[in-house]
Amino acid sequence: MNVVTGGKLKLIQAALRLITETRSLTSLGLRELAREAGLNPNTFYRHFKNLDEFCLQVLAYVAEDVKTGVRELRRMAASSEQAAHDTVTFVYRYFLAHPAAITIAVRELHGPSPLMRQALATQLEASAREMAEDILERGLVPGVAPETIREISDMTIRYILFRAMDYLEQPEQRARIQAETERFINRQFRGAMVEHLPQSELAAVTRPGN
Amino acid sequence: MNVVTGGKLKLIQAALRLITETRSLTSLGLRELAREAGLNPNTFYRHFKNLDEFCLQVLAYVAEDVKTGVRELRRMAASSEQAAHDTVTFVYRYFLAHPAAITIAVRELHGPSPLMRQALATQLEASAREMAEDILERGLVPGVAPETIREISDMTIRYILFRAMDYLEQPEQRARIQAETERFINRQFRGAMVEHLPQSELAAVTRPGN
DNA sequence: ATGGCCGGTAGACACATGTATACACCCGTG
DNA sequence: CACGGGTGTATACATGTGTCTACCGGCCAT
Repeated sequence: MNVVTGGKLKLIQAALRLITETRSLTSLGLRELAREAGLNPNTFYRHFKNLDEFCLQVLAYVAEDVKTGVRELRRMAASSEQAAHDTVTFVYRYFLAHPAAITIAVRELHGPSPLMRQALATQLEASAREMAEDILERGLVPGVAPETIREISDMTIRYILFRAMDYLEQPEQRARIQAETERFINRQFRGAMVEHLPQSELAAVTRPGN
Repeated sequence: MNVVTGGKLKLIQAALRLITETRSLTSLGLRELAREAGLNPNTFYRHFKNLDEFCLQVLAYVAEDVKTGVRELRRMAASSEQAAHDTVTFVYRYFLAHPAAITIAVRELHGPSPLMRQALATQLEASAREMAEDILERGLVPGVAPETIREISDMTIRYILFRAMDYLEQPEQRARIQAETERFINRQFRGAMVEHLPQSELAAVTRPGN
């Protein structure tokens, strides 16, 4: 267990605080961090070689946080019908309690630093794999190929990521965002179930009303 | 027609050049831009009040570019069966020729500047509305409510945005990314068509093989 | 021809930044 | 006790930045 303490922790937490304002991780400065942490600028060098290494460590720190969330989520079994709803509810509540995590993820996933992008892509891939595994084990979406489930999981993770950002920033829209997210997920999986049907046959099962 | 020339154009094009490297629009500096444009730093002030205004103007500049692309796209009628394929092919080819546009969009849509985010959200909303209109007019997805089409269009625009980034950066993966994009779009719309069916009925229409 | 404006330049200012070196303190080990 | 490593501090330097004021040439309309 790599527990972080002292000045190192102070600096990381300073970064998390600054990021929830309008900043991105890679744009933070060494002196800025030290100021926010109430430390001397040079203390930074006691703990990190340079800003790149710092960013990676902050990422690792929040990733650790998120992993415990995912573990909780997997323990929470849901019925097939309600799986999307319960999962989305849980995830958004979780991010509400850990705002810095998604802010970092969203900002850096497509940000200017290749280093961060690569590190985050790895994290997301792991999460997508885990999600796909879970869906397959619980047989939530019968008759769909595992690769397809994997593909949809990947997309869903990304979708949730940036919708979670909206969710944080627009408190009055939260119900709507959550509903849209659930619809998005259901559409993806339902779409996959009827993917191979020709357009004509598909139209037949669609009710005229609505 | 608000045609841009001279030093102003030089500065904007300098920004587009710098962005295709590993930079984001809002992180560019005034002197950096002038250097890249081969101008005196102070010339910047002849054309822009400050960096914020500059960013907005660059955004407007590329948005103009993209709009002409969308107009071309709408003139290109496609059959219902092939609509997704042809559209995606066109869009990715287009972005390949205008790499700065998507780079800016992707970086700033979730970037640290609220100003940019808001401006981009407006642009994307307009594009989504246009796409939904087009789909409705051509009756490509029968039996789905207009709001739903609107919602899916919005999501699709965003999806294409960041997949286009991957598309640019990973030349060897382009075929795969394009195929995934098409599957994504089809799944969304097909999912919407069977959205109201209960799980049991849905399972009935799904063939057991594959 | 002249006066004003537009675009571009030059120099200087106050400040912030990353980095390097050197110093001070605490605390556990020998 | 001494000492050495980990942690935090002070000072300093070179460089980069946004912004200000002043200057200069061309161009157009009066």
